[in-house]
Amino acid sequence: MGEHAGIVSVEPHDSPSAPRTVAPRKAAPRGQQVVEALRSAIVAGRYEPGERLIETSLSEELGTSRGPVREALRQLENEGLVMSFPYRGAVVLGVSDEEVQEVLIPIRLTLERYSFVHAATRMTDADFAELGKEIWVMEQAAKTGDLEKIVEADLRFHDVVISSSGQPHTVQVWRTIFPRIRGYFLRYGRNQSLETMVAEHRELLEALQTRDPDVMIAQLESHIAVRPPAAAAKRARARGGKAAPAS
Amino acid sequence: MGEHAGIVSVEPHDSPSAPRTVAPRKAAPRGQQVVEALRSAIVAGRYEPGERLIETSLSEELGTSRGPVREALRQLENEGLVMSFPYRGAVVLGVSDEEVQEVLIPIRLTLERYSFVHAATRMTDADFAELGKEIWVMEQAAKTGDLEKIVEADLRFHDVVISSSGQPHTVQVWRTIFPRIRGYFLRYGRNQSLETMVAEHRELLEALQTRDPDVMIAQLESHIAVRPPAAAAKRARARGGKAAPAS
DNA sequence: CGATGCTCGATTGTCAACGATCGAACGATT
DNA sequence: AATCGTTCGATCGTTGACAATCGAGCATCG
Repeated sequence: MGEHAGIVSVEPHDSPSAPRTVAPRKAAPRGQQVVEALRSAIVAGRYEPGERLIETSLSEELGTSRGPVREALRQLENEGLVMSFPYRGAVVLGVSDEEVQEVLIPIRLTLERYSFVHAATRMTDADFAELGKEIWVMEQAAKTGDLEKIVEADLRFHDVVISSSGQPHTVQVWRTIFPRIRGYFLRYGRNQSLETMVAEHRELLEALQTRDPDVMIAQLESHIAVRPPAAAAKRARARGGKAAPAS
Repeated sequence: MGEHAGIVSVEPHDSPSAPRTVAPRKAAPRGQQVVEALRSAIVAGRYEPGERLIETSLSEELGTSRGPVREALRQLENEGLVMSFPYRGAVVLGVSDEEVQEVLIPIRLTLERYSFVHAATRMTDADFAELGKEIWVMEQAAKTGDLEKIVEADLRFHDVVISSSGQPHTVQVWRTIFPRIRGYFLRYGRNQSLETMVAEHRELLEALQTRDPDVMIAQLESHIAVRPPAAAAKRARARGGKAAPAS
C-alpha cells in the first residue's frame, strides 16, 4: 500500500440524498445531545459571556456523566462558544459585532461562494424540495414576525446547500462558524424586512436551479454582503483614526 | 516547537508588557501532548488519508488511556484532519488542492487582513523581535534549502501576529485551519524561491512597523494572494465551461 | 502590621471497567 | 444454491472512582 493515490475524499457512502435530519437514525450518542443542549443554551443566552461552566454541575443538570460533557465542551471550544484553560475550566465567550462583520461574515461568503458552485451540480430534486420547504417555513414565520424561526430556517437552508457541496473542509469550517453568526442575526435581523429575507432566499433557490455559477454568485453576494446597518465601513475608518496616514 | 499548545491570553486588560507566548510556566501540564503528537504524525504523513485511527491502539502507542485520545480525536476533527462517525471511529482526512486554494487560503487572507490591522496597534517591541527571530530562522533555513523549517517559521510568524490581534475568534479559526494549509505549503513551496519567501516576510514586518493599515494590507495580499502555480484561475474557467451562458 | 508559607476545598485530568452498537462470518431455511 | 436471520468479535460510548492542580483563606513569622 505504498501508493499514495492522491487526495482521498473519504466518505463511507457518498449519497446525494444527505443524511436527513433525524429519521433513519438508530440512536444518537449521548455526547452529541449534550453538545446540542449546551450550544442552544449558550446561543439562547441562558449562559452569559464570562460565566464559568463547571463540568460536574453540567453533568448533573443534563443527567449524564462528565465524559460526554467534557467532549461537548471541547467541541464548543472549537466552535468558539467557550474557551477553556487547563485545570481552570471553561468560560462562555461572547462575539463582538465587529468580529462578526469583519471576519465571520466574509468567511461565510467565501464558504458559500465555493459550495454553491459545487452544490449546484450535485443537488437532487429532493434537495431542492428541502430548500423549498425551508422557504415555506420562513414564509409562515414571516407572517407572525417570528424572527427566531426565520433565522433557524435560514441557516438550515444554507446548511443544506453547503452540505450538498461534498467538500468536507468547507462543510467543517461552516459548522464551526455558523453558531457564532446565529446570535448576530438574532440581534440585528430586525433591521431588515422579514419579507425581504424570504424573497432573497427564493431568488437564491432560483439561481441554484439555473446551475449557472455567475448567476448564483451574484445573487449570493447581494444576499450576504451588506447585512449590518452601516458599521463595517465605519470601523475601517475609526480604527485608523490614530494611524490614519495621508500617504 | 510546541508553541500553540495551550490556550493563550484571552485579554485580561493586558499591560504594555504583554505576556508573550505561553512561557514555560511549569511544564507540559497535560496529555494534550497527545493532540500534538497525533497532529504532527498526520501532517507528516505518518498516517495516510483514509487510514483508520483506533482509539485503543493509539492509547497504547502513546502510553496513555483512551480518554485523552478521545479528546484529541475530537480536536483533530475540528481541525479537519480527521473525520469520525458514531460507533465507527475516525479516519484520516486529506485536503484537496482545490479546496485549499479556493477556500482555506481566502479564509486565511480574511483572517490576516483583520488581525494585522488590530495587531499593529498592540504589538510590542518584544513581539517585533519575535518576528525578527522567525525571519532569521527562515534565512538560515533558506540557505540549506530546508523547506520544512521555513514553513514552520512562516506559520509561527503569522501565528504571532494573529495572536497579538487579541481577537479571540480570529485566533480560534486560524488555529483550526492552519494545520490544513501546512501540508499544502510543504507540497508546493518548492514552486517558489525560498529567498523570495524570506524577503516577503521581511517586507511584511516592515509594513507592520509602519502601523499603516493600507500598507500592511497591500503587502499582505501580494504575499498570500497567488501562491499556487496557476491552478486557481484554471478551475474557475473549467467550472464555468459547461455553464458559459450569454445571459 | 504586613509578608510569607501552608492547609484545604473545589475542580479538572486520568484511568480502568462496563455496556451498546456495528460489520462480518456463519448457519438455517426455502 | 441463494437468501435471510443469528452469533460473535471488534470497537466505540459511558460510567464512577482516583489522582493532580489551582486558588483562597488562615496561621505564622518577621
